[in-house]
Amino acid sequence: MGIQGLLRFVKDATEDVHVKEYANQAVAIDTYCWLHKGSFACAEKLAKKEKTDQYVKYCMKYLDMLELHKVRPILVFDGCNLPSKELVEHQRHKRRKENLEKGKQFLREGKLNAARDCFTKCISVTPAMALEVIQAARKRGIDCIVAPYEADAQLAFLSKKGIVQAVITEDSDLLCFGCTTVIFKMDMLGRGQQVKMENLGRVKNLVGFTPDLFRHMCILSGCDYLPSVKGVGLVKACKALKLSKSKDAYQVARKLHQYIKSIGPVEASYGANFERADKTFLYQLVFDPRKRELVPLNEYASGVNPD
DNA sequence: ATGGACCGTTACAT
DNA sequence: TCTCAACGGTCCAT
Ligand SMILES: [Mn+2]
Repeated sequence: MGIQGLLRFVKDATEDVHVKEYANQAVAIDTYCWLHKGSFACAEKLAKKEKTDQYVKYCMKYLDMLELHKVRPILVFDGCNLPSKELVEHQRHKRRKENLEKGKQFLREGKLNAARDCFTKCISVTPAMALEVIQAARKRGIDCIVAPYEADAQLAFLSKKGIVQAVITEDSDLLCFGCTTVIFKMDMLGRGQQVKMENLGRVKNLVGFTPDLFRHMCILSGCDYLPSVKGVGLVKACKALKLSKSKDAYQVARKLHQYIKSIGPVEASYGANFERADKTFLYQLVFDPRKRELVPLNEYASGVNPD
C-alpha cells in the first residue's frame, strides 16, 4: 500500500531526471517492480502455468538501457515477508483466485478477451520467477541481493550507506525508510521523477522537517505496519507534528487528539503500536554486502531497546 | 472548500 | 507455494 498520497504530497520536491545523470555510479533497483510490470506481457501464460521467459526479457531490457548509460545497477529482491499485512494479503489472494477461475471459465466459453482481462488480475510474482531474473542478471555480472526481509529496508540501507547513489522503485515507502535519493516511474528510456530527501523542504508544509519527523508523519497517516486513526491522513498528521513542536513523537501518538481537533482519544494500544511501527522502519534487518552479515538498517540508538 | 475513505483502473505490448 | 502500489474519480464529514 505504501503511504497513501505521499507522492502527491511531496510533488514540489519532485523533479524530472534522466538516469544518465548516474553514469559511472551505482543505483539500487526494487526489482519486484520490473517483475510485476513485465508479468503483464505474459499474464495468460503465467495463469496457465506455461513456461515463459518474457518477464526475464523485460527486466533484461531495463538492464540493457542502464548499461547503455553506464549506470551500474544492484538488483534487490524481497526475502521473507513480515507478517504485518495479513488482511490485505488475504484479500489479494482471494481476488487472484477468483479471477483465475473466472478467466478459465471465459476460456472454455471461447471469450478470449474477457479471459485475458481476468488473467491480468491474478498475476502473482513467485520466488521462482525472481530466481530466474537473478540467474540471468548474474550471468552478465550484475550484483543481486536478496533481502533477509523486505526489499524496502535493504534498498534504504544501500542508499544511506552511500553504496548506491539512487534507488529506483515505484513505492513511496522508500522515502519513509530514509533513502537519500529515490527515482520513481522510470521508463524504458531512463526518464523518471526524482525525490531527494534534502529537497523535502521545497514542500511548504515540510520546511524544517527532519527525516525522523517525516517518517513519523508517514506512520501517523497510515502505513503497512499500522493503519491510521480514522480520519487522519497526511495533511492532519503533518499539522499535528508541527503543532507538537519536537515533543517526543511516541507521546504525541498517544495523545493525538490533543493535536487533531476532529478525532477523539486514540485506542489504548495505539501508542505502543506506533512505537513498534517506527522501530520496524528503523531497525529491520538487512544484509550488509561489505561485512557480509545481517545488520539492522540503522544502528540502535544508545539506551533504546529495539525488542 | 478541504481532507480523507473508498472504488475501479492501470500496467505489457501486439 | 502463492509479494504491488499509484492514480483519478466520487462521496462524505468537517
Ligand atoms: Mn513497501
